Amino acid sequence: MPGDAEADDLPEQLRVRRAKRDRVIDGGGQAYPVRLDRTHTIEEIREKYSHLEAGDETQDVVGVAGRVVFLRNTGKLCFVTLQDGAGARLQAMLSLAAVGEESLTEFKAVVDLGDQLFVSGRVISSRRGELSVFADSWQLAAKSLRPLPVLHRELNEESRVRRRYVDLIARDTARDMARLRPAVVKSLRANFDRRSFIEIETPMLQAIHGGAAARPFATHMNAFDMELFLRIAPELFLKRAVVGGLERVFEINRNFRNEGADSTHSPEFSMLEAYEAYGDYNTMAALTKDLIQQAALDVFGTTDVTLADGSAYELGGEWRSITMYGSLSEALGEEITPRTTVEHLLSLADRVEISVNPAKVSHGKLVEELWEHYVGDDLYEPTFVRDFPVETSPLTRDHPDQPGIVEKWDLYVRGFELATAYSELVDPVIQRQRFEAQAKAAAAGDDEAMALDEDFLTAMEYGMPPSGGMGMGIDRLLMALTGLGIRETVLFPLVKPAQ
RNA sequence: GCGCCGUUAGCUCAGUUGGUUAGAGCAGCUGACUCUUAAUCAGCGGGUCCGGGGUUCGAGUCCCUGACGGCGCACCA
Repeated sequence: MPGDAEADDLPEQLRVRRAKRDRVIDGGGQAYPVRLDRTHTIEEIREKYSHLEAGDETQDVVGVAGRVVFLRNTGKLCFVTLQDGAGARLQAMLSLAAVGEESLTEFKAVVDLGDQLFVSGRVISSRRGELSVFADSWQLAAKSLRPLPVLHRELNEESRVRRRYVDLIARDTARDMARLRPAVVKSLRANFDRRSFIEIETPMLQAIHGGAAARPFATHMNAFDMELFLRIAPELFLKRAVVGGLERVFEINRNFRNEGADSTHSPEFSMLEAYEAYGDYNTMAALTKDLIQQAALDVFGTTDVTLADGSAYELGGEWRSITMYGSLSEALGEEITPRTTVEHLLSLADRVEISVNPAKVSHGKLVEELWEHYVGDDLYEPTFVRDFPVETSPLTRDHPDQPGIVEKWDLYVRGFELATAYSELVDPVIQRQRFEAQAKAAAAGDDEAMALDEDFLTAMEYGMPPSGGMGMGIDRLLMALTGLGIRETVLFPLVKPAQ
């Protein structure tokens, strides 16, 4: 309990609410009762009594509870609108005749916007046709000590993220998003289950971070006195599982990357990875398209989705497929191949002021940078971009008849990369060479190069079946389905402490 | 990491060229009203103008600095 001096420092509205809490308790009542006889959810009442017409009254007595989001006192009759967790609303009416003078006076004295309130009474439809509970008694379910924000104006973006609990009370989109994510993940899991994929859990704490090009978060384990990394990808463990005979596996879990945050990147993000023995990047493309289209069908009932800005986005049907070298050559008006020299690519990059970290300059890096500039930035409809340069894809199998190219695709949706897949490299000798090239890059200053994972190579030496593998960001899938920014799709995104 | 913009009441915001006592809507408090639904009517409170420093007779306003946020660039999925 704060002392009086402390309480005096509080803004008026907070003091007033604390005083009301005290009034209830001092009067022998409960501001935070242990349990209440709720008989129906608000949603249930709305469904069961949707047939009532203006002025209809039933004799059915119900107990309902919810947050007070509207409050009106017209003297001897009070109206209060309760909202439940999913946003469903129901009006309660408290009349002098039904609840009595003492109870009504107390109601006016202690109930505020934002309180959790329980009412018991008959279900009726008001004269104006509003479905209501005509209360014969009421009780606080939980006194709110803080005023609600104005419900008719949007909270500013920072407040929404910092106090998501308030955002969830105030904003439909926030509530919908919180429920959309689990619905999408459920759809993905069900789809994998139908295909006989099993979900496994692989380490989040790893002694050697690998499976992606990214800077990791480092931590320390006291018992072993060793440095550990939060994983940047589950790839190398999922492949170990495939070696061991778990031929169709997937994992949906968090990855951590110690890099900048913006509207499409979060330091921790949910990742789906899937591996299929005897599959390849073509089977992965078919799988990925179905996962996304089925998710849209499951959550929206259509693949023609409506984005946050009201625009339509068509996810259905077949998706466009282009190759990286082919589309870049076309955009440039000159043929670019895996044999195009670094010098020439540098001059092309220079022409459009693309600069590449000197530690990372390579044919592959330059081709990807040029491609993003000339082609990637303009991709809007769902598009598979196939066949990448080998240097930037150390875990990917070579294209059988195009030297320097690997069997990898990126899926672009609305201009951002939503998923990627490979025909997995399974030759342990070539894999070792690729890791050694990464080690050289690291020595040259590439702080995102992969470390050599000896145990992973040992696993590969036991023989991994030819396989396809795919990764898709769950947050990005939600962005693709809704048109919202990543911080809207994550319930509690990382924010710097406000001080 | 760099650049630009922002931070004012519980919430959303306005605040002129540096000049009297910093405003509005909602919310709050007091009163009236038995069908309100961003009710209406009468009245009243509420401010560390993000923190620190400076210029000035005088700073919400100008300068320096720090924190946090947004956007753009860089890096990445």
